[in-house]
Amino acid sequence: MSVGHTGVTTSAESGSAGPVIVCETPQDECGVRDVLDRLGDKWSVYVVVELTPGTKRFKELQRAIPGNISQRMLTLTVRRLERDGLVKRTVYPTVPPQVEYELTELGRSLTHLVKALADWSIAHRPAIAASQAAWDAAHTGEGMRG
Amino acid sequence: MSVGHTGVTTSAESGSAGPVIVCETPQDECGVRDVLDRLGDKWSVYVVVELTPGTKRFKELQRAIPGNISQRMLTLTVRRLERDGLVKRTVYPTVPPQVEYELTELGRSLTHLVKALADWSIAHRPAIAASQAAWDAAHTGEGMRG
DNA sequence: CTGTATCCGCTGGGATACTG
DNA sequence: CAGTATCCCAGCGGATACAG
Repeated sequence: MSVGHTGVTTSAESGSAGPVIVCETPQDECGVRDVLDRLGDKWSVYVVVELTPGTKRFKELQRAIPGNISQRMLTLTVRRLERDGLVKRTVYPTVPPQVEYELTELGRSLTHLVKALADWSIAHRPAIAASQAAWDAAHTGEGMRG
Repeated sequence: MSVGHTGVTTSAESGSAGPVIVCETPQDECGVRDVLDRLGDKWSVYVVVELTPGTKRFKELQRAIPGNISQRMLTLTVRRLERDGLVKRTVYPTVPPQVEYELTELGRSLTHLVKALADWSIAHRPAIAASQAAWDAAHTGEGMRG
C-alpha cells in the first residue's frame, strides 16, 4: 500500500472477502452508507467545512480543523476525499513543497447538506442534551449501584 | 455498565480522560460532531430510515435493516437513539415480551435530512464511483509494483 | 512543508451463550 | 421475543521516525 496500513480504498477491489453491505433493497436506503461512511470518517466533514470558504494548504487545514487531527489522518482523509472526487489536490513543485486543496463541484454540492446537518445539530443540541441528561438520570445505578 | 463493554454513553460523564473534541470554535462547525457521531454509527441511520414509515418491533427492525445487524449492535443503537431522544421505546409486559420502537418528534425532524443525504448519495454515486475508478487506475502499482 | 511507514492501544462490532 | 454478558478480533487512529 502507499499510504499506511489502512489504505485509502475502503472496501471495493482491495479484498474479495468483505461484502460489508449486501444491498438488498433496490435503491432507497442502499446508497446511504456510501455517504455516511465518508461523513462518519470523523474528519472528512471538517475538511469539507474548512474547504468551503476556499482553497487551503495542508498545514492550514491541519491547524483549522478542531480536535488536533494528526498528519496521518489528515493525509488519509484528503486522499479518500480526493478519490471520491470531492476534493481537488494541486501540487506546486516548489521548495519547500506546497499542496493546495479545494472542493470540486461535487464537493461543493455537498456543503449545503453539511450545513443543514450542522444547523440541525446546533438547533437541537439543547433538546438532545436534555434528553441525554434525563436518560442518564433515569438509568444511574442500573447495574453499578454496589 | 448495563449494556455490555461499550456502554451507551459516548464520551460525556463516563470517563474523565477523554475530551474527544475541544470545541474551540464558537458554534459554526462545532456541533456537527454530535450528529455525525450518531449518524456515523453505521447502523443509526438505518434505524431512523426503517422507523420513518412507522412503529416497528425489535425483531422487525433487525430483519428490515440491510447488512445483518447483530442483536448486540441493534440494542446498542436503539439505546443510544433513545438516550438522544430520537426514538421512543415502548415495552408491553406480555409473554413473550414485546417492545416497539418509534421516532419521536425530534427523530422525525431528522428524517428529511437523512432523506436529503440518501438522495444526494444516490444522485452522485455514479460520479463518485467514476472518480474512484479513475483514481484507482491512476494509482495502481504505486508502492506495490515489486 | 508534505507525506509515508511502523508500532501500538483502544474501541467498534461480530459470534455466542445465557436470562427473563 | 427482547436483552445482557463475555470472548475475541479487525480496524481506526494517535505518536513517532524517516524521506523528498
